[in-house]
Amino acid sequence: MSSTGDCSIQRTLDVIGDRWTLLILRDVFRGVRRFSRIQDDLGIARNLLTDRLASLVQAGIVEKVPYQERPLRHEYRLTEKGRALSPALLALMRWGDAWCGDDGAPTELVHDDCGTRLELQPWCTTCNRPISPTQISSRPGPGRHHTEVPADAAS
Amino acid sequence: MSSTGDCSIQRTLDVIGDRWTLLILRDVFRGVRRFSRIQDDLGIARNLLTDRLASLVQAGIVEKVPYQERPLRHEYRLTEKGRALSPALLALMRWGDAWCGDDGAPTELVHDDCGTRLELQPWCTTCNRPISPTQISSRPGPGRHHTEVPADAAS
DNA sequence: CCGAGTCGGTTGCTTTTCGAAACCGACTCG
DNA sequence: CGAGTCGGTTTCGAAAAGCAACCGACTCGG
Repeated sequence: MSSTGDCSIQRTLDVIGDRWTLLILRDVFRGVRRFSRIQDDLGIARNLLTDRLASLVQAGIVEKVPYQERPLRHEYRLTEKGRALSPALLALMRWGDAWCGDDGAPTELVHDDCGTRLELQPWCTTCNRPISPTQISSRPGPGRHHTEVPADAAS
Repeated sequence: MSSTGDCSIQRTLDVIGDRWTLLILRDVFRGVRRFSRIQDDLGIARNLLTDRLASLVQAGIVEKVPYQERPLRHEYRLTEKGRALSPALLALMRWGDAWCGDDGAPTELVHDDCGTRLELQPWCTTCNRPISPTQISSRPGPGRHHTEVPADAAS
């Protein structure tokens, strides 16, 4: 449908780019894994929660694990793929924290060892050091245009 | 409305957690700044584009800058606040790239200097080194519960 | 055994939002 | 003058969200 279905962002948003999905995932990350708990926490309509969870399961981001039988009941756990979203969630959180804080109680992300709030840094595994946004390029595919992505050089 | 309006993720998603908004921002990041260009690229309905852009402007994420007068016309540029979203966009891109790639042409993010694809690493500015997801905690506010966020320890 | 309660849904219906297309004003160009 | 471009706005049918009521499978207390 869209002309940019080849982009990673597009594909990502097809899976989690919905009003509730990231919120649900945040809850699961935080250990809120049960249907009712999530529903209470988010105030999402139950039918929506049912099918957001179903698509997350189908996408392989969470999985349904029984936590009791007789009444057989399941909870939702992150898979490897789901856990891989942590940097993204972290980054969004950091941003909201930094730029949308107005009611005085931002969620802080801290390093356990020293209690410092943390940043998300692009990291080059070859040079083994952090790199600045201006040193990042994207290549949308083999042989395509070489577009600067996150720097927004012109201003 | 929602019980978790105090959370950074919540606030973030209130602003950009819509099906199109991040896609629009991706375009603006890539230098696609004009109404028609964005519309062509995304295939979004024009009325929606109009009001997504309007809310982005209102949120202070992009700004309307005239690029000509007589027909006075504007383009949309990222503000500081908008540019700050780059790590989040990057993280989402990386994830889609790593986990949703199926049509062979993933968008690669590379370090200019050495051409390596990059990771996003939580970075502790005090210890001045990268830290692993298991060393991260979140505190949703002063005096609240101390919940592990991205580690998902149980499995 | 009965009645109330919990959990994880499903069903049905109303309201909001989306999406496609047509229309528009201000201008330029030939 | 007529056609074209750009950045919208309007209209309207279709899809999705939201709300509340209902349900099945069980547990627990009495």
